[in-house]
Amino acid sequence: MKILIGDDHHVVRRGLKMIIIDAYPQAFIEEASDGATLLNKLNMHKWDIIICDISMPGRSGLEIMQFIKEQAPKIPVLMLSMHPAQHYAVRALKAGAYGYITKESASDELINAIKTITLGRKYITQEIANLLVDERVDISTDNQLYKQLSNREFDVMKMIAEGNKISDIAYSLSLSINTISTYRTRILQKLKLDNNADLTKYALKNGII
Amino acid sequence: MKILIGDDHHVVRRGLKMIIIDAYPQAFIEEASDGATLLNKLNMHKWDIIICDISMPGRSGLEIMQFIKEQAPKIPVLMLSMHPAQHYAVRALKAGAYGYITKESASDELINAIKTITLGRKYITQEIANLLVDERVDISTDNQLYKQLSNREFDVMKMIAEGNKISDIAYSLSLSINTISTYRTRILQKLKLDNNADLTKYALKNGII
DNA sequence: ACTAATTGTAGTAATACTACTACGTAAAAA
DNA sequence: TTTTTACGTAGTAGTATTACTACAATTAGT
Repeated sequence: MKILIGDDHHVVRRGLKMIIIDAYPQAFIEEASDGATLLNKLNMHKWDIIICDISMPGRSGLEIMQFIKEQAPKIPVLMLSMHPAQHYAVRALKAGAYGYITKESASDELINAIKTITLGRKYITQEIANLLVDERVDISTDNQLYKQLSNREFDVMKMIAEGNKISDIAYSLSLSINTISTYRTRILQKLKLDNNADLTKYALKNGII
Repeated sequence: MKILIGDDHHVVRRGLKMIIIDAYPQAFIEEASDGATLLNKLNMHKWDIIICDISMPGRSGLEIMQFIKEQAPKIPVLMLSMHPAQHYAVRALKAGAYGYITKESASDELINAIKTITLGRKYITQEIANLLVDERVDISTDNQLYKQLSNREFDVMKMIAEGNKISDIAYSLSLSINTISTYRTRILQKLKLDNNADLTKYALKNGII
C-alpha cells in the first residue's frame, strides 16, 4: 500500500501516519507539507491513495484536486478538513474527491475510508450523503458560481458583501425589504454559502468587491 | 513525565502523543477532546505539563488557560495553535501560558518546548520574542488596532467575522445576547469599523481568520 | 407551442439585532 | 489611596432581518 499524505501540519501528518501504520504495518507512506511538494511527488510512485488536507497554504485543496485529476486521474484522493462537513464536502466531491472526512474523525473512520477508497469505491458518510441529496442540482464545477446570478441578484450580492444593510439596499433600489431578503436567500443558495460573512469572503476572493 | 493533552482533533492528539513517546518512552499521557474534559482531568494527576489547543469547541483556549491558572496554577501550559504566531501568541503568553507553538512546528520544536517548560522556564521562539518587543514599542499602529481588544472581545470578534450569529455566539459562550451585542459595539468602536462585513474584511486582511 | 424553471416582487409572522442604559469589579492613573 | 477608566455582563424597547409563502412575468427546454 502506497500512500501520499499532504498536510501542512507536521503533527497532523504524524498522526495520520501512525494511524495508518497501525492498520497497514507495511504501508509505504510519503509526506508533503505543501501543495507544490505534493504535486512533485505525484508521479514518484504509483500511489494507491492520496490523503490531502483541503486547506493548505498556497493553493487550496480544491485546486490541488483539479491538478491531480489532470496529472494522475486514476489516483483517488481522500480529502481531510478541519471544517465540519457542510460547505466543503460537496465541493470536494464535485471536484472529484473520493471521500471527505474531518480531522475530528476517529482512526476507525480514517481506515474505513482508506479501505473503501482503495477498493475503488467512494467513501461517503451518511451526513454527506444527505447533503448531496439536498443539493443535488449539479452545477459547473468551477468556482464561478456567481455567473448564475441574475443581474439584480448580482447587484444585491455586491451590496450585501460590502456591508450595506438590507433595509438600505431596499430603499436605494426602491424595493421592499422582503424582496431584498428573498434575493439574499437565493444568492446564498446559488453560491452555496451560509451567511453574509461568507458572502463577503466570497466576493473578496472573486474580486467582486 | 505526566502530560495532559487537550485538542479536539483526534489526529492531532495522536500525532502529539507519538512525537512525545518517541522522546519520552515512558511518559504517561492522557488526552482530552474538549475543554470540559480537560478541566475534569486537571486534578487527576500531578501533570508536568498541559499541552492545549488554543481553539477548542465550547470555551476558547484562553478561557481554559484562565481556569487552569485558578485551579492548578503550578501546572505549566503549552499552547498549540493552527494560526501563525502573531495574533494569539502574545495573548496566550499574557494569559499565563509557558509557551506557544503552532501545529506546523516540527517534532524537535515540540520536544524542545516541553523540555524547556518542564524545567520551569518559558519557551519563547525568536519570532515571538520579536513580537513581544514590538508590542511594547508600538501599542497601536493603525492596522493593529485589534491589539486593543480584550481577550473576550477578540474571541467574539473572530466569531462574528467568521459569520456566526450573535445569538449563537451568546449561546455557545453562555452569555446574554445583549452582552455579545455590547461587545460587538465596542469592537466596532475600537477598530473604527461600521458593520460586520467590515469586520470580516478586517479579520481576513489581518490574518485573524 | 407548451410546460417547467427562473426571476422580480411582496406580505406576514417569527426571530435576531441594536442602541441605550446600567452596574459591579478590576485595573490603571493621579 | 482615591479617582477614573476599562471590562464583563444584562435589561428594555425599538429596529432590522429572516423564513415562508405566493404569484405574475419571463425565459428556457423540448
